[in-house]
Amino acid sequence: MSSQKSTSADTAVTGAAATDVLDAGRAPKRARGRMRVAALLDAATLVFAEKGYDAATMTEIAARSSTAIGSLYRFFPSKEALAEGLLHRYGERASAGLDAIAARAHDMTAAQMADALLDLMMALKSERTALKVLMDARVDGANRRRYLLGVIRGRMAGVLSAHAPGLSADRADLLSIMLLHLMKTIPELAEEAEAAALFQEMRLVLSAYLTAAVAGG
Amino acid sequence: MSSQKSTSADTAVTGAAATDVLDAGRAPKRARGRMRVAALLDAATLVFAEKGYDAATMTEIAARSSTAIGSLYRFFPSKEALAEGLLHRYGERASAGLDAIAARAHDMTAAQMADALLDLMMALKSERTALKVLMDARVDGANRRRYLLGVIRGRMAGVLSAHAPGLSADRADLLSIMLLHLMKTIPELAEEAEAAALFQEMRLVLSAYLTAAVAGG
Amino acid sequence: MSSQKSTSADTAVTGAAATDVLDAGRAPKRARGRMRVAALLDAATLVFAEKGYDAATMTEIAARSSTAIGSLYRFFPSKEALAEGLLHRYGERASAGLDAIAARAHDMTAAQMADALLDLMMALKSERTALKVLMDARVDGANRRRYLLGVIRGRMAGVLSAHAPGLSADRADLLSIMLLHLMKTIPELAEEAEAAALFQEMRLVLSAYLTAAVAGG
Amino acid sequence: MSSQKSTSADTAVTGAAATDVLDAGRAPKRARGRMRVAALLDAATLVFAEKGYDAATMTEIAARSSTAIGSLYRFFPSKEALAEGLLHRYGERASAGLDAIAARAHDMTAAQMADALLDLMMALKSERTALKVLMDARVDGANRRRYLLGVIRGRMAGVLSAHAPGLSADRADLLSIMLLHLMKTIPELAEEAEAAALFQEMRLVLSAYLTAAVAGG
DNA sequence: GATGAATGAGTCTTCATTCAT
DNA sequence: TATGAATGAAGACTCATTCAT
Repeated sequence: MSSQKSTSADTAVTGAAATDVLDAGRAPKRARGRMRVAALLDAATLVFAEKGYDAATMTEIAARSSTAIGSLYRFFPSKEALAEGLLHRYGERASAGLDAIAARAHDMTAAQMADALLDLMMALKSERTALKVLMDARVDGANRRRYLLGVIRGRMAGVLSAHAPGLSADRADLLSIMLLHLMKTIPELAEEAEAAALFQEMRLVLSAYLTAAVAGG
Repeated sequence: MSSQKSTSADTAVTGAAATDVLDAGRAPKRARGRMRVAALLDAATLVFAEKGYDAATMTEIAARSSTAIGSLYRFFPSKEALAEGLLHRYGERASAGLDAIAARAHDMTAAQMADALLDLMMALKSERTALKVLMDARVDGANRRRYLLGVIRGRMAGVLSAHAPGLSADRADLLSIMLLHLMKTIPELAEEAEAAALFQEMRLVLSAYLTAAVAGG
Repeated sequence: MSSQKSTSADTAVTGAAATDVLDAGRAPKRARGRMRVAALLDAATLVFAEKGYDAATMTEIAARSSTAIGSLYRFFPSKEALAEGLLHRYGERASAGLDAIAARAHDMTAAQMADALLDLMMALKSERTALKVLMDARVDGANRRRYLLGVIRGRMAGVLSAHAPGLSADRADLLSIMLLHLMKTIPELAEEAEAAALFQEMRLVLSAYLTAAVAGG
Repeated sequence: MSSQKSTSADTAVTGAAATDVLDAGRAPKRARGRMRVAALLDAATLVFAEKGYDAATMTEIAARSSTAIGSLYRFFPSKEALAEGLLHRYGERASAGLDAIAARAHDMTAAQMADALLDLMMALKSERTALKVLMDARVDGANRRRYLLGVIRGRMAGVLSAHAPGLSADRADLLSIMLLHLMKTIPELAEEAEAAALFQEMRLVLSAYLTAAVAGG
């Protein structure tokens, strides 16, 4: 009883308190839960990237993150849901990366832009491989994936608009789709023997295209 | 008796007749066999493209080509062998297409080149999607796939050399790898809602890159 | 024409002629047929012995005797029938061998008898291995196999009666069953490293048993 | 509280208690697991004996022990592993039986020895039939089977040495091989119509052989 | 009759998912 | 709430047998 009183006092202040207080004892468990989820997603990233979507087994993903299979299913009720979780996390990270570029985009040259995009892709590389696998897996739920794509494309359009304010909205959308398709090949280039030289080429492709497109748009 | 006489007379004339006669009954079987193989490869192309390598089932591929599962296995003794058959056929078709472009390459502008490559990819589109799936599949036999890649890259280098005779061999090789990576995205563009506009963009990407690369090389 | 004449002349003598004449042109085919059957049975003996009943494939048996699979099925309409053919041939050869021993049995000592039986088993060894496989295969048609067993046991009883005329029929039957069971192990002994020594032991087993049994019966 | 006290008292005494408590929840699962394994081996014994190794299906073995096919594969990850499990269990039982005979062997007559061996084979009869099938199966892993044979032959040699201490080691080894070959026929005798009489004969075979061999050795 | 391509039932095995403990 | 044993649908592949040529 007395504990409840003090609780309501706290709540008034913190705002987020309402839920926190109700969960009192559960708070640490939640923290554990979030770590579990992170560990699961990390393991899933590895296993999907190594084996592909179908060949990856829920059992191995659980084992690699030292999680009981039953617990994995508590957090992600299906393999599809796990894939979606991965997609979601990737979407957030990619969005953050693109937003960061957008913030600096106004003052960048096309060549600098190309570099920034290349850097971003390489930073996300390990997750990209898993993502590719998931996007290619022709399973149902593709629509939700399409949603993710939409979000990222929006961010990319933001980058472009910041970079070349003169672009029409439609044109920015189109360019963002095109650029994202081009950027998809970057992790693959990284696996070629001539990776370094190919990066130079990609830099050329991107800046040449950006220059031409911005000028022509 | 008289029939026997005429028979020996015929044989004497044609020379090849002897074997023809012996194969008499086998000829149609072979023709049927070749059609079966083509039907199987077509069905496999569809199913692999739709489901991905692992999710594609031999049973469905057989059913889609109205073939008994046992017959599928007579022609392709394993799923891997079927994939290889597809790869092989694609290799031949792509090589032929690139060779045809090479023959005309000397007199083409960068823009015409871009168009020709786009057209080729679209002509191969249905097979391209399946090919992507097969090349990405994390299965053994990747070496033979690598071989296919080598062949196609060689043809593409031939196209570039014909187009811009001034290119060094190394440079032509590098450009061909880059171009093929870029071209891989074409069938994916075709699936976007804005396909037509994206094709224009790709034309721009390719010709801008070709122009810059040839000039810079 | 002239050949036909001489044929009918021959026929008059042989008694089997009636059918021979009707088959005129088929006669050589028949001979071919008999050779095919022999070749098939030989191949089957090998393959069954090597692989066991289930793992042996009709296709391999056909191939090993250079026979088309369709032809194999003309002679033996099922795998079971082929097994039966083998059993039958074995029965005839084993019967012949036992009859030959029976003819000399009266004047043989127990030790000589043991030797004769050992020799017979070794002479039939290659077929024995296949036979073992067929008798052990727990497939239907076991009844017909039981018939074969009956025949051979009868012959063995004949051998025993000739050897020891004082034996009652029942006792001879029992002893023959026992002896045949013991003899079954001989080909297995031949596969042990100590085959030679084990043969001596088996000689001991057989003659000790024969002596004791004949005396005690 | 009092229960807790008594618990800790118990623990103090048994020593093993600590782990017992930790395993509390797992203990019944393990017990169930062991019963499953036993049921599976029993079913496998039946099915292998009835159908032979190849013709026996994992599905039927699972069904006969009211086990889901997936569970069968949890305990025995392959058909071969299941066979090995059976071999192992047989090896232990046969060894135990032979050791028990060895313990009494010194004071036994040849006839008593024969009886003891007959009794042992009959006790193991149902497993013997399956074992025969497994030992004959032309599959890989034959080496491990050879190991089993070695073990059992060693035990049998122990029996003989205890029975007739005068035997040389080599002679004991040879006799044990011979005796085991003879004993293999016992379960087959049991399937004949005249089983009872044949057992008398086998008794005769064994004791006559033992007497002769021991005297002669 | 001979041939061998075609057929499809049936085998072993895997793995996403559930649920009793 | 966590655990991991249990489940069974589904997939790749084989082979006895048939039948059009």
